[in-house]
Amino acid sequence: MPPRPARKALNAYHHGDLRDALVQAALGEVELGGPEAISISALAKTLGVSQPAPYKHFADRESLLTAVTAEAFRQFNAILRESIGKPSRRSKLSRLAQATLDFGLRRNGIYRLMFASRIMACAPKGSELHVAAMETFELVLEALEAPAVGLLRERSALQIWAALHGVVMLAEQGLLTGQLANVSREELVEDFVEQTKLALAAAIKAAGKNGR
Amino acid sequence: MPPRPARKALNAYHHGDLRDALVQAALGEVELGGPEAISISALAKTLGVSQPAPYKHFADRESLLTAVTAEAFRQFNAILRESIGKPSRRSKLSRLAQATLDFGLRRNGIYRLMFASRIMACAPKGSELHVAAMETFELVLEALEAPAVGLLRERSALQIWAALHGVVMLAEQGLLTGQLANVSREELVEDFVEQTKLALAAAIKAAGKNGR
DNA sequence: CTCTTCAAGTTATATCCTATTACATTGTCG
DNA sequence: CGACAATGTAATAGGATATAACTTGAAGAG
Repeated sequence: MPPRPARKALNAYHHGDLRDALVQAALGEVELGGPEAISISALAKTLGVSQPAPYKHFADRESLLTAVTAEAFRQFNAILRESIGKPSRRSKLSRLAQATLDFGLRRNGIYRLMFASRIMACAPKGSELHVAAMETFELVLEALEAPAVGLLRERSALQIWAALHGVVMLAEQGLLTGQLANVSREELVEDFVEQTKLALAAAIKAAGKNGR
Repeated sequence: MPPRPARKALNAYHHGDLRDALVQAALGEVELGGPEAISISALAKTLGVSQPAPYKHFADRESLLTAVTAEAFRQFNAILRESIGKPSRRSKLSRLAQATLDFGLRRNGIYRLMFASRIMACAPKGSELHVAAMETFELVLEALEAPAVGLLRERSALQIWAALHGVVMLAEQGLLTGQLANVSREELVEDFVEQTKLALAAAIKAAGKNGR
């Protein structure tokens, strides 16, 4: 499973696992200051290696960002998977939605890297990054506990997923004002979850009638 | 109304309206390459002034980006206002939604600057930028042709607005795959518009019952 | 009408970041 | 053991942000 065997520190000269250390350190920077906060030279200094050392592992800044984004998606997927895994009286969809909201607000810099930067738009289909992102969508599909299949199911997943993104973005930018400011984000998201469930149930019912 | 009187070119030495020229040129760059494509020195060269000249009008790169974002919001608001203004057999909400989708996909760099960059999160309430962004939300409220008021209305506006953002972001990143790839974005958005209308109508009905 | 002043340019320069090139060190494998 | 590949370093070029000190010209006061 692990493509890179995570070697130990070799000695003073060779770092041992600079690639991974760069990705992890960069994740920390992004969490604080967003994608633009990543500086190759600053990371090198932090990790105690020379400034050009990172270029042995990443062709350029963009490559590093891509790797960081993929790692972020893997961490995010793990969180989502855990959220829908454990038993609870609340629905899977509700738990996934709340986990997404929480991640989006608390780790907003990383969230922006994943969903709002140029990086993703450049990821070719089949790349490490694109695969990780698709897996996220699979988890949303899985969280939809309804017997719908195919396009109907995908459309519902998109609906709740899109609304979640929107709430995270707007909340982060201080655009939830007026009376909305007095409603907790959790409540808003729960509202959308219910709406999606209702809409999906209605659609299934309608399809059933047409079918027989 | 115009705070800056848009002076003419004065002579070879003084540009005349460098501030506005910078904002407009920057908008062009952002449209192509996103927020990170803006370079003060490149803009200066394009406009035929010395590299430090822009600093007479903007304290730093961030200030310029803020002004550009505010201008982008004003242009966007004008487009939305026009979309819901002209008479049509389609609903105002539908027209506003399609206009947003169109803007988000065709001018994605600017869209990212407006809704997905760090800039907005730093805009203090009452600033030129925040005001322009709030006006956008007002337009969404206006497009909701339903007698709902207060929180109910705001919640519906947020729902459709959030979903729109989500579709734009996911579409731009190539995350609309599977059977969703075969459905036009316009159709998807129309779906969400209908959903929002239905939900709002149901909520109004419920509130009416409770009320009397 | 001239003189002063000030906004808006300029040149020169410091600092930081990316990226490349050439060289050094070390683990591995024949 | 010796060659090689992987992974470091040092030196350096080039471009960007930002500041400081100087220059130009428009515009108002006397």
